[in-house]
Amino acid sequence: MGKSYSNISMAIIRRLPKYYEYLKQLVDKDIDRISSKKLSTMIGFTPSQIRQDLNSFGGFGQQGYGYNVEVLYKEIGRILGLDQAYSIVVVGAGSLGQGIVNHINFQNYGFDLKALFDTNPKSIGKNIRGVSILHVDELQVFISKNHIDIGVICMPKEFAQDTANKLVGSGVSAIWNFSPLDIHVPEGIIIENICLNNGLFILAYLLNNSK
Amino acid sequence: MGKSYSNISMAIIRRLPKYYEYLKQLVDKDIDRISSKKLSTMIGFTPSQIRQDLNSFGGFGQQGYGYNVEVLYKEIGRILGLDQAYSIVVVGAGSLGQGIVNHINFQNYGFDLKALFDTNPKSIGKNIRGVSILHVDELQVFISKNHIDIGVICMPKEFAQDTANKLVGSGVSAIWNFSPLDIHVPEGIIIENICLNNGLFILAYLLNNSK
DNA sequence: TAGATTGTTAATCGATTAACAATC
DNA sequence: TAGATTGTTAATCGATTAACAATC
Repeated sequence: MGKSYSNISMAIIRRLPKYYEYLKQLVDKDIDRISSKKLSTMIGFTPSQIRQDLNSFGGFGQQGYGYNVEVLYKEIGRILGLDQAYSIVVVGAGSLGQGIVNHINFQNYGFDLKALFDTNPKSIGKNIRGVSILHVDELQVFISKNHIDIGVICMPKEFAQDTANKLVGSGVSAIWNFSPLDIHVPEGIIIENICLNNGLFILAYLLNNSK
Repeated sequence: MGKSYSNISMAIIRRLPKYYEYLKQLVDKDIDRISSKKLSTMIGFTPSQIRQDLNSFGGFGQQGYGYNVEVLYKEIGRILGLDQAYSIVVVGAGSLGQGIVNHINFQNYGFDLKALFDTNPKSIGKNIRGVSILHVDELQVFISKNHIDIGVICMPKEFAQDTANKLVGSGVSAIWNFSPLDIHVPEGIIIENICLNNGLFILAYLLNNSK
């Protein structure tokens, strides 16, 4: 069990994966120390911000030296909760669902993909990376029998909110929604709405409005 | 050609697609007027923020009435630049590349997918939604011959930066990168790095640290 | 020791919210 | 007209940056 943090702003939390990403690169290069100044040139945040961010979780550095890369990498992993295991189901095993399962190395980060669900009879019974595709009708029973932390929604937008309701109703704590409409969940349930279209719209804006 | 905006903060710009999404829902429901207050309950921003955001692009509302849904929807589309056409190539036609192409309705928003590129001989020559998969070796010549605005990178992370260099070198103005490592581009080139893993890490954090 | 670099407080900057006059 | 709601300014809040004493 890791320590629990509160009162940390979402602005900081959303930067943590970025620290984790760049520290991994340093670990892989066998670099054993890094200063906020050098990290700044890699990652693009100011040295001041880096020290503020890291210090809000505890003093991981050492004056005159900087940060030990290995230690900091592990600490941030622990802060993110990546030292624990999470079980996942993916609902919607179409092109996007399969793309995500193949793209994200769930196992690598302690995320345990338990099953995929779909309605297409052609897909049921097949498996993706060794994980079975079951019929959506079995979703609620499956979740009731297996503790599931995270439900990933890759269903067409018409069924996304209904799928979320089923997931939450069966006891899932967090939802990662890839359908293009926001999903609404009760208080206490964690929701991350990822609308891929939005990134494209921002690019269109910037293409027209960058000097 | 739409008007060009500057000095608009990225905080506001990143909210525009969300306005666009909810206004589309209102259009589809044949609702013809909306107040900042009612929109606030749907979208979750404060009425004050909504009025500030919209007003930074011009006064689209009317005192005592609110906003005309149809007009506002079209205006935001125009601000985002969705009244114009953009040509796109997707580099990497593996599981994620195909997932994205199938998931995002490019045509629907004026984005014209010109080609996909891959190295896998089994994929070359096939087509996804009517768009051909070509060999990556043809990428630079293809871009030189066809004006391409946006390059989408779905290649394995080892080849992502190199692919970006080729895209930029051949004249692409914007890059949408789905590989899990940040890509760096020269000044003036637009880059949107989407690291899907990061969303999962945030969920892990919130699962441990939500009260 | 001298140099480097953190942790941390104070100053600044920017974004959000509140308030209200204008007006439909 | 009275009520509703914008556009817009002012106040607040939060996040970022600067500065520097502490110390390795």
